Amino acid sequence: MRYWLMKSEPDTFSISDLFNRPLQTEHWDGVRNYQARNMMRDDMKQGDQVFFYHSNCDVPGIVGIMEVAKEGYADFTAFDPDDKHFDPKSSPDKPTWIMVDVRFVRQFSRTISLKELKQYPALADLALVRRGNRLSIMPVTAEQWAYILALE
DNA sequence: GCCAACGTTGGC
DNA sequence: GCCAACGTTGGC
Repeated sequence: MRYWLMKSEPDTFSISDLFNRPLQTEHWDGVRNYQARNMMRDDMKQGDQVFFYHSNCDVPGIVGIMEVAKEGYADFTAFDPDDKHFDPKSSPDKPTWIMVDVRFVRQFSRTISLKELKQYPALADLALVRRGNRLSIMPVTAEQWAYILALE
């Protein structure tokens, strides 16, 4: 099993929104970055554990855990001309963009902030804390995962 | 709201 | 295939 971190702006979709979805499950649509797409398409497997990260907000940080509920399939929002993430180059026959379904696992008792995560030498290699990182989906090693869990 | 970092686009 | 221009991300 692998570990991941996925970012979302809480104004758009927060961990509470995920909690309140039917079956506490939602598709992770709108990713329009090839590196992130490839990870969802090739590497994310059912049952993989994922940190839910709130970005672009008062206290950016990890707020809880979800799991992969359904492996990569076509991101249908790319087919909808009225959707913010519409991409005319993507078609149902040959979808450019891929998404997975995620299911709520639990919310942390506190936000483990980016500021805090940056303080620990053990997490220096975490893509999230590396300079200029803008990937919205990134792998987390088993060691990093355990270390972060212990911070809660 | 600013701006650094970085990905993408398109002219050549 | 290079690279300047442009758009987006996301912390601050």
